Amino acid sequence: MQKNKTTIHDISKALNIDSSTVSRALNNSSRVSKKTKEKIEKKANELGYKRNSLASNLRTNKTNTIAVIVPRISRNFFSSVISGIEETAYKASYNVIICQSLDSLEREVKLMGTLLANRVDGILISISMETTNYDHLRAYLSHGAPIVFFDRPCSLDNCSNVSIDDYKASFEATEHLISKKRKYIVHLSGPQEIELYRNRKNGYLDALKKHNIELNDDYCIESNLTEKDGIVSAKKILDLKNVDGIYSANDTSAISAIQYLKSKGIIIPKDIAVVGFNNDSISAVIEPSLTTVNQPDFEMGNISADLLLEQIQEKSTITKNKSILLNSELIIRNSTTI
Amino acid sequence: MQKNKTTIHDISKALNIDSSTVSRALNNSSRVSKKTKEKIEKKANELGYKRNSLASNLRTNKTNTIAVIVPRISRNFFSSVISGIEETAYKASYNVIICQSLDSLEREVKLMGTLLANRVDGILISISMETTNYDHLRAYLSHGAPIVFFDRPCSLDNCSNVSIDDYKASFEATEHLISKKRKYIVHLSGPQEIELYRNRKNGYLDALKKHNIELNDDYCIESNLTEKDGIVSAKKILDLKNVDGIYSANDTSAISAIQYLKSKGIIIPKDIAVVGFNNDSISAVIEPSLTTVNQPDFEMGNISADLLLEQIQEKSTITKNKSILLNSELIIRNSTTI
DNA sequence: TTACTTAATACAATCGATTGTATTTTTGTT
DNA sequence: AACAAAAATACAATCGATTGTATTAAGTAA
Repeated sequence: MQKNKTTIHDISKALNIDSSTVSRALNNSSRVSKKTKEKIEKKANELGYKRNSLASNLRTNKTNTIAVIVPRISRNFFSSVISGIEETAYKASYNVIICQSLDSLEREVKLMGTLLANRVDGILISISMETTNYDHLRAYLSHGAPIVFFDRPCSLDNCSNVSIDDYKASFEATEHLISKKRKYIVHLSGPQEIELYRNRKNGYLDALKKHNIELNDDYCIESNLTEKDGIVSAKKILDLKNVDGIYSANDTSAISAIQYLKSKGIIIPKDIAVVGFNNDSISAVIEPSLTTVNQPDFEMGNISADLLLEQIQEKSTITKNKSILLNSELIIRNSTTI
Repeated sequence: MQKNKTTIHDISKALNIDSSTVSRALNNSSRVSKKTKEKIEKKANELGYKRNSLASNLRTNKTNTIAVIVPRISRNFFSSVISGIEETAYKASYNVIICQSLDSLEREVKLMGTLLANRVDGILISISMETTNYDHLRAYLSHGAPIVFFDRPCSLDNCSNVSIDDYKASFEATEHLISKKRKYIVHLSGPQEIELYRNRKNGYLDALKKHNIELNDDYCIESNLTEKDGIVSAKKILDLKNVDGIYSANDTSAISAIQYLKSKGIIIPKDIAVVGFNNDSISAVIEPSLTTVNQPDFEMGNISADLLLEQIQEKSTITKNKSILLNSELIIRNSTTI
């Protein structure tokens, strides 16, 4: 099968009509008569013509494409955000390119590079866990295209952020455990270089303070919150003896900790009540089902994409610096219900 | 922040060197002296130059980009295949664009259109459930770029397929239930227009035949295998009375069926043993954990990408028509262990 | 130094589409 | 029928990079 390389020039020659008219016809310009439009469209179909976006985008300096970078597409939360983004983008007839950084800064840098080279009109990103240097983001911004951060906030000039109110959600989650008469509550926290995890930790601490529960440094166990980390943390918790509650900054860790604790004869929630964060789909089906914080993922995608498109289409120099905090909700399940 | 629009011509002017030399220098051509290369690279950095791939790709008629279309990125199986694809592609310095069809033909058609317009060098696709007409795929092929089908096979001229041996996997899964003394085994099957689900059904039927178990039309419940479908199917199973085994063509349906049956007092696996398909991550943590078929997802991604890249780089007219069947493995868990 | 090969750089066309301006054709009015 | 206004179409430059060919500079041998 030989390559079909029909261009507007082929149509132009075949019909003896200038290529500029062909281009305008295919773009449904009012400057071309209905009759010739029809003739051109017919011939275009006949020749199997398909616009070359590379040429078009080069000329117009616009790709009608935005990109999303997430740590992992397999995580439920992220794939839902992506669906929200796609919905909003497609309505505005923008294409969406999905990328995963695998939480590696190196990959994130490389991705930003190719996205810039390909001149995507804007980027939505939940930065990797390793991202503490923002040069690659600045390089992209310096070319005039906007970035919107979601889920993991990032303070860069002229960039908007969309995330949930982690502090508040954390505060409530912790208070929920307290309301269940828990006094020795461990917090499984994430890397403190990341704003989000700092906020979650602060919510936890302040809730304890409010209820006059003594703070104990040993009760904050910091890790990357992977499945393995959950097990390591669970072991530490057993060493601490009298722990009766766990509030984990994500479900992954909470769940693997629960599995380990169960295997050691601990009864959840009687001995230790557990609250997670994220509402991963697994959290509803494990035994006991996990009390967790549900984030408005799909909505977050909608809103982030809206913000980005607004900035892309913005001609004036309106402030590009919004921070939107969405409300989350605590879903109470059996891991905290006696 | 105004747009940084440095081009090779800006570098060319700044150094009074022809743009062709600048281009060659940035591509590390041997036709440029080391000294001027260094001068050019320095100036490029100074001006924040970043190659415009649109222009480059237009000229070279190559994008160094391949695309993957899957029904849903959130499904564990697909996200693992994608990781495999990315690994292989990145080694060959190709970019990967990830797309999801949401199992909608309409979206798939639209996606193929924009991918063609953007001249991606090749496409890896697991076709949507609704895809029975292949015109959009042929349109893409007619432009000379290759397509490789994975997971869900599709017989189109000059296209390769990579999938698991569904028939064999199904046969073994069914025999496993038979070995557990099950005689009344229901099969939750998918849309029979899709080859994969036909293969799975045939494996099931032939296993029953081999063991002289009477076939019963009512025992094949066809659906789209969603979570809801699983519940509907479970209700039908209760109506059938004496069912003692279920072999579902995916985990999603198997799991929701299990949940429903449990809520109705059925004990898994004592009353009904269940086998799923896919090894979704949930399947390991639900109670009881689900016996299921594990597919070599990551490997499938590697192999598919290899095949595609081979075809892209192929100059001659070698046959482009391989069909690769990978072996799967039955993971035995508690849903079939008494 | 001269002739000659090789290295380094410059010139100019091209990829496929878009778009401002110029030209031709059509329409409508008197 | 003549002419202006409006509609339709053609011309030509452009987006940013690549690449075959031509030209100049440098290096080498006799």
